[in-house]
Amino acid sequence: MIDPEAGTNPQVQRTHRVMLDAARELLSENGPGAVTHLRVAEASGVARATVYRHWPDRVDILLDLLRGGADLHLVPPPEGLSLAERVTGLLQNLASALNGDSGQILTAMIGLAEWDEDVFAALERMRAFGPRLLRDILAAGIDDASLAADTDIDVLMDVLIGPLFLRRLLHHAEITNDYVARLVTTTLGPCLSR
Amino acid sequence: MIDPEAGTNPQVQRTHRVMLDAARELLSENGPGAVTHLRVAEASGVARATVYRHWPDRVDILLDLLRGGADLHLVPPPEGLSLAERVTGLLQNLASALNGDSGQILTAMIGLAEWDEDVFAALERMRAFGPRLLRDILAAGIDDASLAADTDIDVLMDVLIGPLFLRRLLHHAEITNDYVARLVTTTLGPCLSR
DNA sequence: CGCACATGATACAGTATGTCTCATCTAAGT
DNA sequence: ACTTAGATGAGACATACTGTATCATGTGCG
Repeated sequence: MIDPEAGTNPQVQRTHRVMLDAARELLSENGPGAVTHLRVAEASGVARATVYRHWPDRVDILLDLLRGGADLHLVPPPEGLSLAERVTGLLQNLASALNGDSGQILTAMIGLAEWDEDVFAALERMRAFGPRLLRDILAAGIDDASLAADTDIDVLMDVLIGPLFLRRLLHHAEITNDYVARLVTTTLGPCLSR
Repeated sequence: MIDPEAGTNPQVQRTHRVMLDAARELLSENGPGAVTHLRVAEASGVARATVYRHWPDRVDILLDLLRGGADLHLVPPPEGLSLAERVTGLLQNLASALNGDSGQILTAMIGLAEWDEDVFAALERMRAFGPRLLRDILAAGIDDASLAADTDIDVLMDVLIGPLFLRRLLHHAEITNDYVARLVTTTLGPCLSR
């Protein structure tokens, strides 16, 4: 096992990064089953023993990937816009993340999380940020009366996010901006107080 | 390889069923990675060579499980009910399937489908039935004017189904009848012409 | 009974896994 | 520049898994 205190050692950092890049490509190309110590070693040119030193368990590599590469990089949309515009912006943000590499890593993790509680916990932490942003936007919508006061925010959040995951995970289809626009129109349109 | 013409041989059927039962339990208990020829043989008490004879490739076992156990058993709700009632009935039907073993098999398959096109094709065939039922119900709703004529049916379907998958796959939460009711109220309620 | 064939048991080579040792190399401080 | 701690590379090693083959035994069916 690598000394955790060696986090500042440039040699360690270099090796770690090279291996992790190879692992990410293996995951993307061949799925989570391909992320083994042996294949990471071969793909990165690092000795097999070194891969074991950095991640004693196979799942540790995947958890490291999840930490480093699958955060969805959601940013809060600007304040001045209308509720529908802010929601659309956030969902397009989420959509582009799901369309890219993060979506693939996420898919792998969702499959693993069913049976590995460490992966599940990591996934749990990861998906805490996006929903909070969306909830804030919707709550602000109720405050300034652009949303009806009796709106079921929990369900509305699922209704906005669920279809994106459905399209990505089950249909393997790209989530276009047009789709997000239609989604917001269908779900939010009728709820808006006019 | 087992002679496909031997499908009527009771000895073959018996062995096949015993192995498949063991495979299903392995999948449910330990995930798709645990469904190997060796472990199916050990768990079922069948010789390892026999497992290879029935399914030359590891994925074939999973595809067999997908065929046999993961169909969602959706039934069309009765005609006399209102649109919201029929949609609620169908979604509760889907929810109970997702809550049970089918949901777990489905989760495994979704993870595999990202990288195995055979699994993806099988998944594709499987999820053709449910959406068709829902689409028929919604189309009938437009015909009898209980839904607005300009309703975006494709998106509305995703909006109804997506949250269920989101809850099952990402939250690992049970989908209650109450949740389905709130879902239908939130999404369909405002669309209904009154 | 006798035939066709599925199964059980076992062997086999090839490969993957996990751990270990030791020489070499790198990044620090002296 | 020297020295030292520790990270890496190279490889050995036992064990386990994979895929295939062989042959004796058991089962279903005419």
